[in-house]
Amino acid sequence: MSVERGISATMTPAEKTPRTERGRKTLRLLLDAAAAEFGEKGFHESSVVSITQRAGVALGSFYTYFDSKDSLFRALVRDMSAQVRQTVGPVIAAEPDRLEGERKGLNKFLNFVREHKELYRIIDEAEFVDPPSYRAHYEDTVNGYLASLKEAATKGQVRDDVEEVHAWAIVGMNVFLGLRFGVLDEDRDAAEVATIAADLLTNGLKR
Amino acid sequence: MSVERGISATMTPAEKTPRTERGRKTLRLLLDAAAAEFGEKGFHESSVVSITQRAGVALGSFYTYFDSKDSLFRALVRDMSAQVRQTVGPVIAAEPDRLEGERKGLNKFLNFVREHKELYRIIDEAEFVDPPSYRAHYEDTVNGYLASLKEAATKGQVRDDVEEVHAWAIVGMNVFLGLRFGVLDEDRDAAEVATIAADLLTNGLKR
DNA sequence: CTGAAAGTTGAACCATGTTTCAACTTAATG
DNA sequence: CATTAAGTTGAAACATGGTTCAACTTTCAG
Repeated sequence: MSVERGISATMTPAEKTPRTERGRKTLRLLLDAAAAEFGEKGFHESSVVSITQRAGVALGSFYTYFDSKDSLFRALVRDMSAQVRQTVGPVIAAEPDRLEGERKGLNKFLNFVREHKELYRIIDEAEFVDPPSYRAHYEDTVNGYLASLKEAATKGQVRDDVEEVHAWAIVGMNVFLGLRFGVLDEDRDAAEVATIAADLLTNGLKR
Repeated sequence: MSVERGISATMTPAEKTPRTERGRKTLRLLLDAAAAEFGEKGFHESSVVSITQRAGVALGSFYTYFDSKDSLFRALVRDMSAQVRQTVGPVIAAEPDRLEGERKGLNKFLNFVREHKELYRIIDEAEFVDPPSYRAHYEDTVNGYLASLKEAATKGQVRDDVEEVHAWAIVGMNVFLGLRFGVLDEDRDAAEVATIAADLLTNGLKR
């Protein structure tokens, strides 16, 4: 009798991970093709056939690495979610002043989005294809934000009543600015947008 | 030779609008069933068969009123988009002070979302099913916001450099607060959330 | 070298679900 | 009433595309 462990939805079954160099190469090909395909067409308009064609790989090979189209998508969401935080987080952290860090972080985020327009489509579609990942993405992002804000509060750099509501508000602000000035249009200078937004966030709307 | 006008994507063809009371009743049944179905399952998991069953109507009747599943969805998006603005807009406008209006408006919005959880799924999914409507929804919302902020600026109620970046930031903030405190969870008092957010927006994050 | 394990292939299978249509019923008109 | 228009019905046609599988090729350990 084998003593197997359960496999949670977020793990890749061991028997599907490539053993050889050749295998890792094919897996990479599939992931890149999928990011491009999902970004362009969205989940439902994308097909496994088309993804494998884009990757230059046979249809059947897909199922060597993924259990299903859904499982590929889940892998991609987790990957992109981590990528954003790893890109923006350090920029904020590196800045001694939190409010100035906010400006730099948003600037970085806007530029990241412009280079990775597929980000929004993939994260947004997770709301429908894989709700737990969607929720996890924003909760992780907000929690990181909140921790860093509280840290800044102890240093007297921001108001000291910062809490979850503030963190969600700020993340929402940034996400929408990314949507408008990163994805939908690039008609404004990213640095300028970041400066205006950071000033609003710092001083508020009152005269 | 008939002199027909072109039919844009946002119009319902005349031959599909009901002529009798009975017809209007069936159309209403279908729209309500669709809102419920799309809200629960999302566009792609929803089926026309299931929507007609929910409405208690035969499959074929669906095509008496809509050209396709897509066209039904488009109709619904436009409807909900208008509904939000018509619900929140007046609350903001009624308040003499714009910043206080902001608090009241957000409070109203949070409560609206709690009563209409299907709103987010339907609007969000428009990004994939009907991108023009998605874009239009946010542009309309932001433009309304921007106009009202500029108006308030002339009265000296808010900073007088308000511009598009501010409007997108505020809308994003509100959308995310609605997501977190309206849709994902209701663990906080709506009025309290609105007060905290309005204070952040008014005075900013600085100490 | 050689055998076993890993990886590749694409036709065929299969499930799902949209749309059409011709027969039928109900409502409106004069 | 009689006639036509409006509305209803659900089986069947049709399209799409995810998944399986058995034959085949490549890689790698011993």
